Amino acid sequence: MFKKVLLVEDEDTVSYGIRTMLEQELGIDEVVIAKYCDEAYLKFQIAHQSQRPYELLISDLSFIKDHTPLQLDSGKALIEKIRASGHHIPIIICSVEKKPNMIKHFIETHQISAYVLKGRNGLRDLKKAVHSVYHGSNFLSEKVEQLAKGKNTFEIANYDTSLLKHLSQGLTQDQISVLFKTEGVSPSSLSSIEKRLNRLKDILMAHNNVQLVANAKDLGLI
Amino acid sequence: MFKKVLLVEDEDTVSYGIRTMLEQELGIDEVVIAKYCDEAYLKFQIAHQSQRPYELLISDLSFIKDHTPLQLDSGKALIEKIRASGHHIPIIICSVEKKPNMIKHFIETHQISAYVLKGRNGLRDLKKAVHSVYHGSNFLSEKVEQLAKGKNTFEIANYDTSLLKHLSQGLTQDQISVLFKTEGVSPSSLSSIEKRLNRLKDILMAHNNVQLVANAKDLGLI
DNA sequence: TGCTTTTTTACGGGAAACCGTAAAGTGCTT
DNA sequence: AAGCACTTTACGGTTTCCCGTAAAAAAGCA
Repeated sequence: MFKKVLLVEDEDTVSYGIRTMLEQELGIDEVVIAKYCDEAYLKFQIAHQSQRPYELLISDLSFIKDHTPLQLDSGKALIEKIRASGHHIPIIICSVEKKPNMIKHFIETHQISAYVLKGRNGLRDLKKAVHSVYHGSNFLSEKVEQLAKGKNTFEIANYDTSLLKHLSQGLTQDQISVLFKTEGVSPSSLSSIEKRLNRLKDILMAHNNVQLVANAKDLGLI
Repeated sequence: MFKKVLLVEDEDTVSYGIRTMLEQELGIDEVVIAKYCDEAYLKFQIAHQSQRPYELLISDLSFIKDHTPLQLDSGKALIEKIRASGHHIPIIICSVEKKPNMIKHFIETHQISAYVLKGRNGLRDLKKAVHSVYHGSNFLSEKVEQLAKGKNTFEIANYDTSLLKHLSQGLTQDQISVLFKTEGVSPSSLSSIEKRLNRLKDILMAHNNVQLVANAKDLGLI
């Protein structure tokens, strides 16, 4: 089994639970917890240059913002940074995040070894995942597998979320149009914005902009 | 210290962490975990009618929906049900939920003993909270204290939230007007609805209905 | 009761959203 | 280069929202 693991998780209720499981049930010697992504990257780097680098990285995706100023504000940023530095350490993501596009992205472009969905059986799945990864195979939580494969992956691009965000902040479609023009974002015409919003209304089953933004908030898109 | 505690928490990563803390650090003999609110109420009732009822209830607020059909779908529903049955068991809420109105509601109308905000120090706070409650005093996580006392809690009546809910469900102001008329809700005229919405926009600092609903969602009003 | 204050309703005009259609532009293939 | 599919933009008409003003109704009070 792995000897040295880095666990990146902000909530101590969770990290305490995972650490206990890793130590007592999987017999991992050294479980180091980082509550911030910056802290995690630092610990990772230091250990990597030492005699005993980490053998596995388990990371959450979303972190609560507090007063501490940070370079890396999410698990996504952390993983990208690590992969960009050319490290191939196996990575397990453990998150409540179940947006298909997000999951797909990690699997395809960052070669993560496992994606565990936090939920009623998150810890059980994580245990399985660590096992699988140690023996060289990958692991996806049940639901994630459906999500990642399924057609539910609507292409909801950054453009769309930006649109929704601006709407939710009180801008009119007209104002968004001129904003996009000045920012050089395309498409920027009022007509195109309307068209996109109509498509979103279709996908999110909304009858007007108000309901659209409400539904988007419910789904955590914005 | 308490001997028998009921912990209502769906995520096993979290419940495992909390249970370990309660057992090993606080020396609580029996920590029973319920992953569903229905399950929790059942366990509570059965134990209450037996020789050894629970002495403390620790509950999350939001639960992941899955295929299991449920009567009680949230910690709020569970707590209301328990209080409605006339039980005065001390209750500690442990949640990421930090919307001022929500917190105030629990403190004022359900006499909860402590409100612990899940976060980087959630487990530490929970430990303190259990201690405090055992010794007869209440406990609020640092930030919660500010939130609950803060000015953010305006007098927003049921009428207003009903209005906002209907809006967020895609109804036009006109449709809401006729709906209110048929339901006998007053005021029901389009004009009055507009006026109320304007007041809400003022309070929630929104420029239009879209932003209004977005902000209301952020604050947990709907 | 008569008076004031507050709430509810009514109305009108301009802005924005909503909806369909069609033209202009872009990129790709042959 | 021409044809084609697709994206972006343009425009007009209708509905709804937004905002001010004012009348009608209801509620509080001497």
